[in-house]
Order: sequence, then structure tokens, then C-alpha cells
Amino acid sequence: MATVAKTRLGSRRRPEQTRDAILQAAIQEFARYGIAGARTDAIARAARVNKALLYYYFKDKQTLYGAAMDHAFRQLSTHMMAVLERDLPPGEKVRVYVGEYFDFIAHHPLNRDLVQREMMRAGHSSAHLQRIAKRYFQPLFKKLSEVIHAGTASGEFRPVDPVQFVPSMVALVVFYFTSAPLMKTVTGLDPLSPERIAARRVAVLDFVTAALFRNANGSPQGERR
Amino acid sequence: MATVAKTRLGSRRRPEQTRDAILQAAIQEFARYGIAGARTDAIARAARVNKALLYYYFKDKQTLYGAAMDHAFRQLSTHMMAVLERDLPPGEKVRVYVGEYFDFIAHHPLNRDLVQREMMRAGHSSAHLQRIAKRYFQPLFKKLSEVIHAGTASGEFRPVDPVQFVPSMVALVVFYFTSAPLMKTVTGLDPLSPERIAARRVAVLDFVTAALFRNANGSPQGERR
DNA sequence: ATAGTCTAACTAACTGGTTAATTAATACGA
DNA sequence: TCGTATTAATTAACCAGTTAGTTAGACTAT
Repeated sequence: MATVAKTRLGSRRRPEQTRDAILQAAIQEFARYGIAGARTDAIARAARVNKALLYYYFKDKQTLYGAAMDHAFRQLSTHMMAVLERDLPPGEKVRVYVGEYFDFIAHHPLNRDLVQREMMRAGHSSAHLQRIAKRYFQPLFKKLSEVIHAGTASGEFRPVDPVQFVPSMVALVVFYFTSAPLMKTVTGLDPLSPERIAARRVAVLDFVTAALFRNANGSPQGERR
Repeated sequence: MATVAKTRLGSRRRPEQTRDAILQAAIQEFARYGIAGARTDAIARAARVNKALLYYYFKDKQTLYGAAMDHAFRQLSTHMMAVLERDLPPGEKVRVYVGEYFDFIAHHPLNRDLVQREMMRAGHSSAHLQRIAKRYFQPLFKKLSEVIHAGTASGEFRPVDPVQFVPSMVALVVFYFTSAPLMKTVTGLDPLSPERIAARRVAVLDFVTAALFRNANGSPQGERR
């Protein structure tokens, strides 16, 4: 309903564009309602194509879901991988990484929801997650682990275990947004206002800094109010 | 399928017990598949009653979902509230709270999934969450905020904002379990083995301690390996 | 006998997926 | 350059299986 072209797509003969329209619509629908809640009719309507066209481009709902998944994960992965390629000392790199990751998550709510939904679904072992984890998260995790090991080896970091640290970092970034609707009701404040999001960014960086560095430099105050 | 009585419930004339069997089955089904993915037939089968009985005790699927929700949240809320009632200095109280919360989450996977699923759904404003937030989270959050303020006032804590700190703490505890299936594929290790869970507990407490206390006492090493 | 508890069987609506036909662009031979 | 065959892209209408919810009646303890 949001990011859809206005031109009548019915007879435009633009396969690439059509396929993409379907994919975008699917991403939105799957992120909002999950794979079980998503309606193929709704996807078709949002993409402004006939439903049969979904099945012309994608084998079935599962395959379409997989494609949406791949799109989202690749987008995230390539973006974050690029950050890790930069030539920076470990401390700086982690801080920049967390900041960039935060910004990405803040600006890509659909992506965020899609990933999180899939994680929950995966408790009962999903073929999608298996593929995605290996292809996109494995390299990211490996590189990130190297950075952390370098930091601990040089004595800049505390002796942290990446297997613990990485999920902690992701948690701090992601969970705030997940819990935003609840926190809005509880506190009365809107956690998604630009100011509050900026405050969260600072808080996360401080939190991570305090937990990671041997002598917490940077902003030594922890989370601010 | 798992925690269901074996006796034929069909004609047992035990309304309390029957209602509870339905509720337990519903909790399991909703936690596993979400409200959209949950099947009323499956719930009835798991509770070993006829499907019509669901509608005898609960108006419709939504209402049953609401009841499951209430059950889960109340359970969590009462347990954690009791911890906050204990007479302890702020620092100890926060540490005990985090530990207890971790243990609860570790031992109640259904509860955990249910809460998290509802948070995701709530992005598009759920009546359930509204009620639940007010009734169960509001008091918890208020009391926790008071503890934190006391700690900062006495100088024991850094000047942290509860609106930032509380979600951070919850994130560290909850997200590890959510991401477990993915991390298992990425690292090859099982994050849910008793030893790894114990390690996570230590890591979370260290992480929180490092970020919260002015001079990080307790275990000063951050996350261990 | 009657109120409360429970079931077998049913229905109406929904939903993923299919089919057969249509349209538009392209290629190509005369 | 014009008509025609070919192919890709798209649609309207449909179908079969599923699913939430209902109905009418049966059982049982008091």
C-alpha cells in the first residue's frame, strides 16, 4: 500500500519491475503478519497484479517467502559487511559497527521484523533459516569475532567471548524497537520519536562501551537520561 | 501433545480441569505458531476435548488467545513482582532481579515466545497488549524504576535512565533464547545446553553489572568464555 | 428432571493454488 | 514493409482443501 508504483501495471510488460513489485509487497505483508498470517491475495493487490502472477514468478507461497527472506538478509548482510571491511582499530570498528547497525535497523523496520519473525519460527527448524544463517550470518559473525579477538589480544577489550558478546549487542539494538509498542503504553512516551531514537543510540553505544572496554573510555557515563 | 493428561477427558465433568486443559493447550499452540498459525482443531485435540468445547468456555479464538495471554503475563508478573518485594539494597536487588528473570525465561519457553509474539503483533496496535501492559508491566516497571533511582541517588549506580536500562536488561535476557536456533547454525554449538545457558547467565549479569555500577564490582571481568 | 458439561456432525467463508484464455511485444519470411 | 507465427506477460474465473465457528442433541450428577 505504501511503496507501490502508481502506473497501471496490468499491461506494462516490465517483468523485472513486476517481479520486484511483488517481492516488495510480499516483504511488507510477511513482515506485518508472518508467513501464516500473510494473504497471497493481499500481496497481489498491493503489488497491483493478478494473483496468478505471483505463481508465475514464484512457485508457491513458501518460495515467495524464501525470496523475501533472501532479499532482506542480503541487504542487511552486504551493508554490514562493508562496514567491517573498513580499516579501523578494533575499538573504533566495534563502535562504528554498532552505530551503523543501529541506524540500519532503525531505518529498515520491515527488514527487522522479517528477521525476527523468522528467528521465532525457526525454533522448530526452518529450511530457510538454515540457508540464510550459513550464507549471510556466518561470514558476518566470523569477521566480527576476529575483530573482537584482536581487541582482547591487544588488551583494549576485556576478555569477552564473541558467542556471548555478539548476541548481546544485537539484542540491545533490536529489542528496543520490538518492545516499543509495549513501552509506549507503559511509559506514555513514544519510543520511536526521532529524539528518543537518538537517545537510544547513545545509550546502546554507552552500554556496549562500558561492557566491552577494559577502561571504559569514550562516554564514561553509561546510559544517560 | 506434550503436557496433556492421559485420562479420557471427554466426560469427566471437571469443568475447572477441562478449562485449564484447553488453556494449556492453547498456550502451547499460540506460542508455537502465533495467533494466525494456531489451529483451533489442534488445540482441541491437544486438550483431548471436542472443538465445540473451546467455544463453550471461550467466546472465540481471539478471546481464547486473550486468556492465554493473560495467563502467561500474570504468571510472569506475579513471579517477578515477588522478587521486587524483597528487602535488599538497590544493587543487590537489581542483580537478584536479573538472575531471577533469566531463570524464569529459561524455564518458561512458552511464556517467553508468547510475550515476544504479542510484542511483534502489537506494532499495529493490539487491544490485548494495551490491557496487558497496563495491568502487568506498568507496576513492574514502576517498581523497578524506583529501585534504579534509589541506586543512582545513593551514587552506587551510574546515572542511568530506566526507560533505557529496563529494555536493555530485558533484551540481554530474552534475545539470547530467541536467536538460539540461528546461533546454533552459525556457531555449530548448542546455545541451549545447560552449560551454555549457565554461561549466558553469568555473561548477562556481568554485562549488566559493568554497565550499571559506578565502579563495576561483583565479577569485574565482563563476559567470560 | 434439569442444569451444567460434552460430542458428532455440519456449514459458511476463506485461501492457496490452477486453468484457460488474452494481450502485447518480437522475430521473421515474403 | 507488411502480415503472421512465436513467445512472454498477464488476467478472470474457478476449484478443492482448510478452518473458525454452529447446531442439535446426549450424558451425568445431583
